[in-house]
Amino acid sequence: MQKRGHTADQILDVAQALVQSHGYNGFSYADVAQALRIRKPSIHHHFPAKADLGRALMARYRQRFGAALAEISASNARAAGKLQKYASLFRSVLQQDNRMCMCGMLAADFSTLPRPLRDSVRDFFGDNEDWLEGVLRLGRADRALAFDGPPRAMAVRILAAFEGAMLVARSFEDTSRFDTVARAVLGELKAT
Amino acid sequence: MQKRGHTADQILDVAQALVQSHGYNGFSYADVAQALRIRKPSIHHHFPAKADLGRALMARYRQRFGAALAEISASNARAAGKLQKYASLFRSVLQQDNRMCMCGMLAADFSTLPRPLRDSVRDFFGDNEDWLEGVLRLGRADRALAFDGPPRAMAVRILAAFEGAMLVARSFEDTSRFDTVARAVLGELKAT
DNA sequence: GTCTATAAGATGATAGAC
DNA sequence: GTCTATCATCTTATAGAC
Repeated sequence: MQKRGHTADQILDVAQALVQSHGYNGFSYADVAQALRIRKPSIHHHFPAKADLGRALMARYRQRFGAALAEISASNARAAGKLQKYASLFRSVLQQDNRMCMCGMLAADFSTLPRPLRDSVRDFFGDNEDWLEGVLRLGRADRALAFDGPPRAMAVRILAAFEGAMLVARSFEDTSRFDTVARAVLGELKAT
Repeated sequence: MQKRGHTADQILDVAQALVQSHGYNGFSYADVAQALRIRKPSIHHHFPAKADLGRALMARYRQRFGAALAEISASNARAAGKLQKYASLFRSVLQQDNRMCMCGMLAADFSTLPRPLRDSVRDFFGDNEDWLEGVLRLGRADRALAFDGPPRAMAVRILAAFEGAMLVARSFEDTSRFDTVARAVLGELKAT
């Protein structure tokens, strides 16, 4: 874990926001430079090529997201509560300027991404499904949750529902649309 | 319904495929020209600005999608069968070169789209939800389908699940991931 | 309806001064 | 670590010949 300068972090902050709202092909070094009131070459100094910036973006995002999931896991919430916290991770992203989940956005841009970035996006989704599967499995073992079929299948469904709900909600510029879907999906997992 | 020349249709075909795989900001007039082995100004002749091409693309897409939904409605399939046919509409898009639903893609690109295109994307989703709501309402009235809550809420959930399943499946380059989600979602609607 | 020629601006990137 | 200057290339778009 190497220490990064203040500017590099600011660049990542701005670039992430831009990716989440405009997509990987929808932002440029000029956009980042303007937002930070520095010049383009300063950005190249920290991230020589756009692919480098993309890789750093994903590395930080996955690390942070992983930490957020670990924090939820460590909390003393029960299974249903953990799933609700998971949902609010997505919700809070959407509420911030109608942003999309960064990996959902990159999944849309998938065919135009450099190979390492593609792998990272896939792994992110895999990590999410792994985590969800674990919560679902334990929740059902505890009789705190009830659902049919393998926990993995339900994990895949929940991730798909949340990503899709974000995507559609974006076009209505209406965060409550996400809430409606999330509540319904998680509501069906309640043990009887 | 005005007749369009052969070239204009070919341009729309290529542009649609490009939008569905690379996004609105991920393709250029040069890409379309190269695919059709014509020159860029020929494309400008049919669609002066990219926004014009975008509008024509959405108009045709919505018209075709609407016709497909009408055909399913007119079929003598029962409610569950209609929903399965609806799912296979999405599935067949994904299977073709790992393409995304055009409107799902444009929802990702939403913040960078010209205003008329944004409205069109929103309306497309609205039309889908309207259609699904109708099938769900009738299906439940017939006791062919069973689910809790208002038909509209379930319609919103199904659309979100399908869009999200496509998006995630894309990054795994695995169409069967979509099938798994679609089967599970529709399976839960079966009347007991 | 298609072409050649052309243009203004954006984009990703580098060299080299400070 | 940031800047000025510069670059080749791409992108959207227009003028005007055929």
